[in-house]
Amino acid sequence: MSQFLPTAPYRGTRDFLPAEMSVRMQVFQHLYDVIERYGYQRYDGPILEPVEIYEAKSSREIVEQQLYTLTDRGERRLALRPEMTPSVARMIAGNAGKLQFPVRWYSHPNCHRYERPQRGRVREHWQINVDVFGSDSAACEIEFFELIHDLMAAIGATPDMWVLRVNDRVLLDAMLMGIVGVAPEAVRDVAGLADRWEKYPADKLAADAAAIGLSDKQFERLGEVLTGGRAVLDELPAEVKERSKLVAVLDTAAGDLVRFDPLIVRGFDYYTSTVFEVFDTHPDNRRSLFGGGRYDNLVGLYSAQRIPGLGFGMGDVTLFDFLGTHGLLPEPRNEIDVAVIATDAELADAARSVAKGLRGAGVRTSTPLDVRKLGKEIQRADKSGARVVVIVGGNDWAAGTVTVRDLRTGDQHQLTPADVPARVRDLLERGPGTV
RNA sequence: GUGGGUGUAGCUCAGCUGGUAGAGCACCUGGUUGUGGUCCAGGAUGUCGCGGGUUCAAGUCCCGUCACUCACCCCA
Repeated sequence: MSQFLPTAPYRGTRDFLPAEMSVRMQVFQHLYDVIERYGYQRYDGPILEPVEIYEAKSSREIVEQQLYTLTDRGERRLALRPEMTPSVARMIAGNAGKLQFPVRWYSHPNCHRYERPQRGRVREHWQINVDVFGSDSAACEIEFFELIHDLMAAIGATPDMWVLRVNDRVLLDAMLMGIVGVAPEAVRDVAGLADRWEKYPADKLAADAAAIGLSDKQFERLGEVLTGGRAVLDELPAEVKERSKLVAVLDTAAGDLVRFDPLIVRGFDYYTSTVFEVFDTHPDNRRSLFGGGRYDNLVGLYSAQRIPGLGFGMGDVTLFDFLGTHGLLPEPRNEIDVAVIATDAELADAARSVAKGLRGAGVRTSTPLDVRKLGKEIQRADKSGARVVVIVGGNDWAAGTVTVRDLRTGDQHQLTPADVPARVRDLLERGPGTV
């Protein structure tokens, strides 16, 4: 029997120590900046939601196997949110009267799913959600695709590292029913087959197709349609293409931002038209990074109003796998820029007054909390990433000066305390950035 | 839910066919009085994931369990 409680975080959740937190913050700050530059406003909501909002529209697997649920003291059934979309749809519906549409919102919630942890998959992740509500225009899609390109560029990704694959469920349904001849009631099963197309060997796909009820000829045709890229569009009737948001996009200059790919399906039931997914192209990490789509009816859960939406979710786990694979993770920020060290306990007040002046100039500054040898404190300051130490010594202080030492070059100068902030800022700005 | 791999100091790991634990890095102290990164000397640290079994003796073998990890299933 162990005497102590475990220090490891609960399975599938992660602690973020300062170094890791710094890396996360830097990456996410770049993403927030881009999203806000497009005019999206940040919102937030509760981590607990009534379980019914997921039972209505999310996939069955999420509700039956992956939801963290609890019952409160009033016998209300609640769930830790597994995703943000039902919550934001609830907020939009509840406030529709006072909102000016179209609404552009984003958030960065933590979401929970009870899963077996593995690469790219944990039980709590942090997902950036971007949504636009209240417009049927294909301009929404175009805006998203441009935004995604800017997001990827902002984290240092070059276009060869990833690909934005898009499809449209309107087109997919028409392909399956009109070209392959799938019965309406089998469309969902065949779409699922398309979703697995790249992961399964041909014989397993053929067996699944047969189980669904496709003939050999239909299966062959399905393969041609799914893997033939844009060619299939020529076979679809004009009426179908007019209903598709995506076709309108492909005809514009924004068509170059995406690759039309009938294999993109996505699992959520609420997507009704455009669906898209960003994939890593690196051979070590060939997987989906994030994705989203258009959902015309989700707000309808909460009110009679029809408010179409388009959104995507970008989880931190897959995103950081991508950054790590491509060597794009930033360095953690240093702890401090400057340490002000007193050589003697009696000089602690003097050191604090110098530190105060530096902080007033916006410089991140600390002073030792315990008295130790000067050399040890300089070493500690160096390991903390400080570029400069200010030494407050007895003789200097009596003469009205302190010593400013550049830890890179070893140069030091005697300055009056009043001159320290400006001089230190000058030193910090000179060398290579500390990020 | 299914299958594989791994669990030894803070970290990375070594411990061959069973005989009651080691290295490197990191950490702490010192090499005299107010100056780091090098060097030298010294030091602290582990119930060898947990529980049970076999044995005179188990980190080392067997069983169970938990955790981590990879893949499958599924999926934002």
